[in-house]
Amino acid sequence: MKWDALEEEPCSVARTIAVIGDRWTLLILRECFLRKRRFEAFQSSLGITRHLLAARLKKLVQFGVLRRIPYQESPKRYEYILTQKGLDLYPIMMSIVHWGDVHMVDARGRPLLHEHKKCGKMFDPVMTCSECGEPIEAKGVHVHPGPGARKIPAGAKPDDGAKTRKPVRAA
Amino acid sequence: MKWDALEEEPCSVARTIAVIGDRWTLLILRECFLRKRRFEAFQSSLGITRHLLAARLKKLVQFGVLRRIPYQESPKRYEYILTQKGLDLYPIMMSIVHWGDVHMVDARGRPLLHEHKKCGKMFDPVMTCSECGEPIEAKGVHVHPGPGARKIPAGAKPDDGAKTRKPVRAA
DNA sequence: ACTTACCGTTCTATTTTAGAACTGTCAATT
DNA sequence: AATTGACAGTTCTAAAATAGAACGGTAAGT
Repeated sequence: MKWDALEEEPCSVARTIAVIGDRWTLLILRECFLRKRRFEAFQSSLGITRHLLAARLKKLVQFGVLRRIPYQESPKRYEYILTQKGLDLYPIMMSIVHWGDVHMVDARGRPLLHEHKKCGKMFDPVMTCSECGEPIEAKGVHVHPGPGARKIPAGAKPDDGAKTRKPVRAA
Repeated sequence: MKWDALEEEPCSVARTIAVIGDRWTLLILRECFLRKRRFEAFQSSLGITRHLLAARLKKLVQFGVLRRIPYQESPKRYEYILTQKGLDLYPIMMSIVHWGDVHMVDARGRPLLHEHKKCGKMFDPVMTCSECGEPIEAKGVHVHPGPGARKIPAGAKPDDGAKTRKPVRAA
């Protein structure tokens, strides 16, 4: 599959993956959330090749996740900072951190602790329902087709995706 | 960077990315959360090459995200179902869906709607603080080194990662 | 004059992925 | 009895992405 194809899918997972679904992008964004802003800072703390870093930053700018802002003239230098769209990735980042904290830590414990400034305590992120405020879990959720869903041909059975749908179009 | 190197990082983002940080894995998991369980079902709805699908499933089983369970003898056939560790990826999946819903939808609107069975309403996921229950945003969080953090050499300045730390070890 | 900081670009070698075909078992159909 | 189709992979070659190292250019510091 080509990357461009992912963006076109009628699926929010696929379209998000088109932006953040590779090894390096999420690590770059981690650095952004840790207040890193410059090419050298990203490169040296990640060990990413300069070539790829340049490509990824360009892509993130094109997607509107980062903004490229000059911080000096001659030679022209730019910083990369998160846009609101980029800041909105925070729940994804925190979910990832939390899963790693729970399932992938070694004996020494978690590498980072997070303090909620508002209440002053170290916290874990909890995903809750916007309507009732209760925590969400996979089994407590029902999925319905929305207005942007693929039209399913009349008479198609729930499981015949193999025959009636084109590939990579599940949701 | 090699994939194996990611697992070893003292960073929960890197270690989680070692599991889910590629194009296909999250799409496979999307299918899992949509109750798909079999090789053919994954392959036909995603359009992933059979070769890669086999490799990804094996990897997810090795990481304990999926369990491979026989559902018939002769020929021996297996289903892939989410373990608890896999089910715990749900907040990541929902965060990704939500970001896509907000920032990547086309004019037709979101492809899927989610109903919270408990309260019966269509909802969006909201990330909240486990301690006070308030919503979390990037700017409202302070980060502290935890017990599993890399030891920072005495005298190192906050920004000299380039010189005193090895690559890919930021957190 | 020489070194360092910074932000990239360019090049070749290696690794990953795409795409298609093939293997093998068994059930159902002709 | 022979053929077809469902299913779960494996194997092959070509194309694409990534690694790794070197290079380019501006400017400041020593």
